[in-house]
Amino acid sequence: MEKETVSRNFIEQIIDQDLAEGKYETICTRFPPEPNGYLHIGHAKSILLNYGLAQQYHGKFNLRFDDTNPTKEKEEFVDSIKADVAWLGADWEDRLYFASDYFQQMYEAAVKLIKKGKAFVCQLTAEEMREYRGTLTEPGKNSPYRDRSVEENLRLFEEMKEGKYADGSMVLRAKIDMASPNINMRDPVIYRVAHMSHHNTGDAWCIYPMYDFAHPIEDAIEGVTHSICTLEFEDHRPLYDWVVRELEYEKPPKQIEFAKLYLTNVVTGKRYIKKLVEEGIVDGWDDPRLVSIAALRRRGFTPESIRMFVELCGVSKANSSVDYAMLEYCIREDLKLKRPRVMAVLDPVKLVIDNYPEGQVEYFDVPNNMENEELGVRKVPFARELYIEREDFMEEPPKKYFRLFPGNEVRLMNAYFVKCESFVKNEKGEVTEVHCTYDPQTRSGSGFTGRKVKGTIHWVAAETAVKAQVRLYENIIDEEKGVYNEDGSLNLNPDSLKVLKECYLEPSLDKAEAYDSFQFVRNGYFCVDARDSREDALVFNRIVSLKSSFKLPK
RNA sequence: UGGGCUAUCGCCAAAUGGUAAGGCAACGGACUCUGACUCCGUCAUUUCAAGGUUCGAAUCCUUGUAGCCCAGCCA
Repeated sequence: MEKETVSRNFIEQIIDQDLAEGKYETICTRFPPEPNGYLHIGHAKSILLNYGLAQQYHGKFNLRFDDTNPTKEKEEFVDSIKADVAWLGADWEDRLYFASDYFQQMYEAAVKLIKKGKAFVCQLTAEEMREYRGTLTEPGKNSPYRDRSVEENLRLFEEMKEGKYADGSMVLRAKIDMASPNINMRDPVIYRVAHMSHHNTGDAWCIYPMYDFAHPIEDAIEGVTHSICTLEFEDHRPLYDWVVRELEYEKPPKQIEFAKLYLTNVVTGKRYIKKLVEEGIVDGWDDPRLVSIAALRRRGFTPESIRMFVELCGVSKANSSVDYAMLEYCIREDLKLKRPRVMAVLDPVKLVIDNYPEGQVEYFDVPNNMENEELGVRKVPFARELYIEREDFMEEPPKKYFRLFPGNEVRLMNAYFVKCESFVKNEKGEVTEVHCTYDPQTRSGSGFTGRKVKGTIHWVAAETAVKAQVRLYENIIDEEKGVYNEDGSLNLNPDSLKVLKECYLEPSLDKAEAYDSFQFVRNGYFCVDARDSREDALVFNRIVSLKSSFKLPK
C-alpha cells in the first residue's frame, strides 16, 4: 500500500483505467504459447508479466496452448512448457487450456460470420491470393468468390469440414476490406484445410482456424480481459477487435502489446540455435550457453533470479536489448546469501608448506556462508601440500599485487598465513611448485591480530582433493560481430566455447547434493549440471571473470 | 515508397505542462578471512534534430531524421 508513489507501467495504467471505468470487475491474463519449441528468457518476461499482473490485481492467470496449427506442434513441447512455466512459479491453478478444445466453438463462430455475410469461402490458390492481396503500397482486389451467397458459403464450409476438399484448395476468409492500408484487414484467411492429425484432437478436424481468428475467441471464451502480446501483433489488433465485435462478445478482451526482451551477448534466434545444435557446437536447446529456460535452470539460475531480472527490465514499447550483466547481477544477488561458498581450484599450482608436519591433516570448521550462519559449517581438510590458483602466485608481481610472490605473506582462506619462500620451475619456465612457511598462531578463528596481510587466497588440500572435470563456458557470441559471418560461417572458434578442464574441489563436494546449485569461486561461480548423471556434470561459469581478474594499474 | 509503432545516460527505464527518479555498467574512496560482498561518493543544464506555442516543454504543435513490424492457407 505504501507503493502509492511508485510509477506504474503502461499496462498497469490501462488496467487501472479499465477497472475504474467498470469495464471489467476483475482481470484475467494468460500465457498462450504455441507448443512448437522450448521457452526462452523472452517468454519468461511474458509469463511473469501476465502472472504478476493477475496476482497484483487479484485476478486470474491461465496457461493456454495455442495449438491451432497441427503442422508445427508436438506433445513433447507441451510438457516442457508446462514444466518451465511451473518452475518459474507462475501458477495457473486449474486453468490449463488448449485452444484446440474450442474448435467446435470456433467452427460455430465461423458459421455465425458466414450467416452475417462477413465471411466467404475462397478458392483462390495461394499464389493468386498473394497477387490479389496487393502490396504495401497498392490496395488489393476483391476475390472473385467474395460475393457468393450465404447458402453457398455455408454449404462449402460444411463440406470443407467434412473433408471433401484437399489441403490448400479452399479457405474461409473474413470479408473486410481489400483496400485497407493494413494488410491484415484485406480479407484475411480465418480457416484453412489441413488433413493432419492433431496432437490433441486427433483426426476429428481437417479444418483449422488461423491465429487471428482463433486467438480473440480463445480469450473471449476464457474471460481473458487483457490479452498481452508482443509488438509485432500491433497491426493485428484491428482484426482482433473486428473478430470480437462481429462475434458480439460481451466484455470483449483487449489486446495490449509490449516490447520483447532481448539480451546482449547471447544467441536468441531460433534459426541460429538450430544451426548451433545441428553443427554440434552446443549440446542442444538446453545447452548452458543458451538462454532457454531449461538452459538457465541447468546453468544454475533460480526462478527468483529470473523474476528479479524481469522486474528490473521493466515493460515498455521500445525495442531494446538488455545488458547481460543485469542477468548476472540478479543471480549473484539471489544466491549471495542463499548458497554456500566453497573452494575449488580451477587452474592448480602446488603449494608446499615446508614447516608443516608431513602426514598431518587438520580439519577446519569453515562457515558455508559468512553472511548467513544458517547455512552452517563444513569440515575442510588442510595439509602440507595444497593446490592454489595459478594466478594467485607471481614470480615478479606488478605494483599493488596483493597475492603470493617471493617474500610476501598472504592468508590461506579459513586457515593460516603463509609466506612464500621459494618456488620451482620446470624446463619450460612454468611454475610447478610454490614453497611457503606457515605461522601456526595465525590460524583462522584464533583472533590473531599481530599483523595483517593484504591478500587472501583459496586452496584445496592436494591429497584429499576431488578431481573433477569442469566445463568452462564463455559467452557464445561477440556482440559486435554477431554469430555468423556474411557467408554463413560461424564467427567464432568452437574451441573457445567449451573447455574441459581438470580442477580440484574440496572433498565435501564429492556428493552431488553439496553442489546442486551455484557456488561461488572467487568472483565467478560454478554449478553442477542439472543433468548430473553426465560424466562432465560440473559446469563452471566464470561469468563475472572480467570483473574479478586483477588489472594492472596504468 | 502505404500502414502501424518507437526514440530520455554505455544498457534498461521513470517523469502524464511545474523545472530530468531508479536499477545495471563504469569510475573514485572506506571496509574486508578472497581485489568479492557491504558502505559512501561521482556519473543527462538536458530528453533523436530543428523550429514554434507557453511564465514554464522530455511532455503540446510543425517539419524533418533514425530504428522496428506488416504483403503465411505460421503464431
